Amino acid sequence: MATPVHLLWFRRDIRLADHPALLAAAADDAQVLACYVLDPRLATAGARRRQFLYDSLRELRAGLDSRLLILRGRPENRIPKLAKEVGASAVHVSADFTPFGTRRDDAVRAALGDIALEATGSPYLIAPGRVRKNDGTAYRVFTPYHRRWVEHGWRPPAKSAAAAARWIDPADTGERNHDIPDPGSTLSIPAGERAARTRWTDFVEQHLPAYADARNRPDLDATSRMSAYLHFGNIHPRTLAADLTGAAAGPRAYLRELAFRDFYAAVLHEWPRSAWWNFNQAFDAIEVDRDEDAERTFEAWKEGRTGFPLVDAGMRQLHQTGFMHNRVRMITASFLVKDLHLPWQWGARWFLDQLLDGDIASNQHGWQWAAGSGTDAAPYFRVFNPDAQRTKFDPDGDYVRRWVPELDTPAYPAPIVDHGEARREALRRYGSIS
DNA sequence: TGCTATTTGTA
DNA sequence: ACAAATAGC
Repeated sequence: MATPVHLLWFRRDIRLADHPALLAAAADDAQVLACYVLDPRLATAGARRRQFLYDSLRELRAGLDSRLLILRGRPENRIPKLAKEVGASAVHVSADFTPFGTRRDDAVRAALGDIALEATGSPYLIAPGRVRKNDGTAYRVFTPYHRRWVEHGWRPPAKSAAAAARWIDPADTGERNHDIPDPGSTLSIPAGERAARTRWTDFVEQHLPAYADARNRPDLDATSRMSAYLHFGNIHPRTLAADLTGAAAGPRAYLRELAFRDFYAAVLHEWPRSAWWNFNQAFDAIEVDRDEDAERTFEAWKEGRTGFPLVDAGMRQLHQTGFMHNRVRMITASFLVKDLHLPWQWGARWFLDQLLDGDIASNQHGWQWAAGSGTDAAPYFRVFNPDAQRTKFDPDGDYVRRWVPELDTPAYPAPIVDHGEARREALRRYGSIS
């Protein structure tokens, strides 16, 4: 009897190690055709993020000795057609829980008919929906979620299967193998599985012990910068968690950040509308500015010329590198919402466009946290003071000087708002719903 | 995972 | 006279 043929459809799991769906696809001595679908709808993603994706795909293809088929088009058209052509009995994927991914996979499953779409593993330590309150409903507050998350636990990394699998050469199929695009964007960190592992090993050795406190300091190189690798699945969080054992403060603080990532994915999965609408609908009643003045201040914010040095430093770091330190993300977000009184969705859209790690769950819920409208929301009366934050977290001014070199010259703009007044105005507007 | 004004504590 | 703690936004 002939051995089965399986498709392994890569999405946000662009790696060969610790890959449960790859294991499942290669089981039963199956022949495996690895593929990726370039979806025209993703052309709207920021240029740098597409570059990161394409570089990751090039590395994956090399790791498979070129046995990776690149298709172009809508997955619900391309995947079923390919599966039928090669006589596949199943299409294997890592589960995707985002609103876009869920809709896409439903369409593919429907078009596949009798061929199974087998989802194995997720991009998270614990998949959305698995950590729930005793009454079966989803958590809306992080702290109790975190407690239950730690109790629940997770599997160890999956064993390696790529070398032993029987990969099908795309040239033996009738399909055209498309080129992987190269937009020519410059990346501040190299993409791919090898770079992810190298970066993680260096971080564990050099920065993890001091991470609990140093992670809040944008002037130090104290964070892991693993976010983009996690977003594209160049590495699985389980691989990271395996190095986060023990009770020391550093590993525990890092694990908590991974729990936040799982939490926001779970919340978005439960409440897909919260991607672009207030999680707490009471905030729909708050007045936000959308006029021409608002457009102008929004431009100043995007370009890093608000006259608030830490805000401008962060926005310039974002625009120039596709990355922003997390503490500074909170400060720039608070500034947009509570000093400029703009809709958080404007800022969230810009971050998604600019960030290499732009992730619908973490980004949108991070923004809602800043706006006070999200889960576990910061009480509305918390308004970051950009200058106080600067003193606390960039004490020597190294971060600000790096990104705003003209700081002490006449070329640097005056503050576009009075923080004290803007704060009082925010409290007035927010007060209307309390 | 705030900020600020005010009160309280210490010398 | 100033730091530390506290309350209310």
